[in-house]
Amino acid sequence: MLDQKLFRQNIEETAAQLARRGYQLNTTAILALEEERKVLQEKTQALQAERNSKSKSIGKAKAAGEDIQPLLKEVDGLGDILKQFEQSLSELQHKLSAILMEVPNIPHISVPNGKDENDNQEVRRWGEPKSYDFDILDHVAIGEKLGALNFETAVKISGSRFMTLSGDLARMHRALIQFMLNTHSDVHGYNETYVPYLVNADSLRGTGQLPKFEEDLFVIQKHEETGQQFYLIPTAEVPVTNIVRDTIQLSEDLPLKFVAHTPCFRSEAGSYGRDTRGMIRQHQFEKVELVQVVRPEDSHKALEELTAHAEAILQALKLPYRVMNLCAGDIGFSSCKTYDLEVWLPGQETYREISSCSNFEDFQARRMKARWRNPESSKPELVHTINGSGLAVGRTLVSILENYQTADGKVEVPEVLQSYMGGKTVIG
RNA sequence: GGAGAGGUGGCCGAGUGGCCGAAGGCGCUCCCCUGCUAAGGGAGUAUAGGGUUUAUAGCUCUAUCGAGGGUUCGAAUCCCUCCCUCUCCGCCA
Repeated sequence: MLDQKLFRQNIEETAAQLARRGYQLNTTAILALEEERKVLQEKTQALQAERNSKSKSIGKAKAAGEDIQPLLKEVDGLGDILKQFEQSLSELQHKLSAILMEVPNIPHISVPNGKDENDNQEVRRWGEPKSYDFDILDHVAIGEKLGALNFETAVKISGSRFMTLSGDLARMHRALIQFMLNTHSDVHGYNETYVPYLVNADSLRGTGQLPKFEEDLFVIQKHEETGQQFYLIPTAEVPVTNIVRDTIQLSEDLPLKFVAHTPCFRSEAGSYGRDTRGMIRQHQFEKVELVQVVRPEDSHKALEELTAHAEAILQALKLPYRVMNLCAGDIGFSSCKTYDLEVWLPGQETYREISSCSNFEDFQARRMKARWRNPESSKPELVHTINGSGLAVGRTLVSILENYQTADGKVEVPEVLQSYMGGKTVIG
């Protein structure tokens, strides 16, 4: 959520910055509502002040043993008028906040102009795509050849966009999770965290998935008696970042660095026909997520660091990748700046997203009321939040299958995973 | 599932209809005193929003005592619903 002050003071400037990401701010509608709000709020507050002062004098008169009948007559009817004003004001404020909740974040100055992914800027590359002296397979063919990756069984059990893994492949999948968690907690200083996979709507509003993107989420049917509503998490970002919702952090406790492994559930509504083959786009996948909660002045440095932490995993696995600075038109709703890590997939002869690292600045923090006490002002101020995948496990497995395949249809085990695989150096 | 007790500021904790945005304590900030340390004295110290202001400060108004409704001229306090925490019993991976 953006600061409401921007809408009162710099709405044109704000609209211009939002236009960069292709979002058209309806300034006339907002200005009109703002004007109405101002009048209504002033009037309502004046009435409240009147009621308060008159009620006070009634109290005094009563204590002094005076006749309060004439005073009661004065406030007669005030309550009803006030109630009407309060109601219209609250309706108007809800209308305004509903608009505000759907306005995306403002892109950072360092975010390049552009409309879509074609305008993203390559920042750097690491590693050389290998050349193969045999006909290479994609991960689906390799996995099926190993007899360890099965989509048909998953269709039977659940439906499309699910998979089953077995044997060494299932183990490598788990090994990846262990390796990533260990590296981030032992080497990069993140605090390993276990979180709920079912969350409430407040949490999703906090990180920005709601109200705008409900169709992307799996929703658990509302509990009949309690009316309790749960959503399956689309990313660990939601439960982990919401750890600091409604809190005031001490300056000396910042930055907070969390790492969590969770499954992620996405409806993929609107991506029919995209990546239907293979495990690139699934309804359920595992991810190791990095989240940082930092002082505002540190957030852009923290984004660089966090991105490097995700890159370290790719480097350890010796997987070639490139880093993209997403253009204004391609960054996510809540993001102020995003780096995507794209890993080389020989089977597709292309780089594919395997991690997305974003600085949200105070956008999520404002929605969450996540604050810290700034020693300079001694006031609570909004923190900045950063997160990134470190990494998407399924896609990492895909890239290992494709990059580490051998001429005889087997797959080498990356060196750093071997100790997690009982010393195995090759599977198949 | 049954029975009970609670939810108040950064923290602890008082407050059962009116000068209560909230005593007291802790913590924190500033000042004084003390030649170090320890201790003592004084003052200040919630958040959000509106108005005023070029803006900040200031001033002022409003809201907020788990959340939402209600009663009342007036609610932290009374009533209703919900959420959460704790204790005991039962059940359970």
